[in-house]
Amino acid sequence: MARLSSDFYNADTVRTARNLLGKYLVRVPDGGPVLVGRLTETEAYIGRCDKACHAYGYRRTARTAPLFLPPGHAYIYLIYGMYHCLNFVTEPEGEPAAVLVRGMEPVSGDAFMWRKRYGARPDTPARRRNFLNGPGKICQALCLTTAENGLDLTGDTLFVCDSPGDIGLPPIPARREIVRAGPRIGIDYAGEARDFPWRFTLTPEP
DNA sequence: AGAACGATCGACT
DNA sequence: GTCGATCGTTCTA
Repeated sequence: MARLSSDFYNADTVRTARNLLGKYLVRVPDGGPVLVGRLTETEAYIGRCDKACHAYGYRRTARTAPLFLPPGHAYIYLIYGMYHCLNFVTEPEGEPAAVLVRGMEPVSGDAFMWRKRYGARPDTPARRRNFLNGPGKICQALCLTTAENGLDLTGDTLFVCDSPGDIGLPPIPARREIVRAGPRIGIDYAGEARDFPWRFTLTPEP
């Protein structure tokens, strides 16, 4: 199956965060169906120069070790004791940097993902709106925990591809959309990096 | 050994 | 808008 190669991730992190918008994240959980989402929100984190990055100043610890893997690996960590965040490692090996996945729209495996997010609770407009619009929600829906930390994104259980056809799904009609850049969420502690416009969203054209 | 904190979420006023 | 949950990581000593 066609998927983005490590070359795609071996690139400038901010550009890669933008380039990931509209692409298809594919996850095959153990014993589960193929889960697919179209990426709509990402953020860039760069250890070399970004106080918000866990590997700021090339800080290398047990937690940040995956950020030093070659580009095209997953960096997944526990946040606030209860949620997980998924990142794609970017830049040439040795430059610790990654793109955080913050939002996507469901494409395939909706029922499975819904059960992971909400159990048996009924479908409501509010739950529909808040289905996959946050990093913790995405990991919950995709069965991603620290057990998947360090996964190779050229493998078969977690990867990104350009179009639904790459994984045997019907095409999705094009819509008019715009990319917006803005400051990242939840990093007010990060000094000047707080204002870096490294958050990207894909939204319907007004 | 102990303490502080966090790239969040959902419930609630 | 506010607030608490919950625990691994990190730093200090």
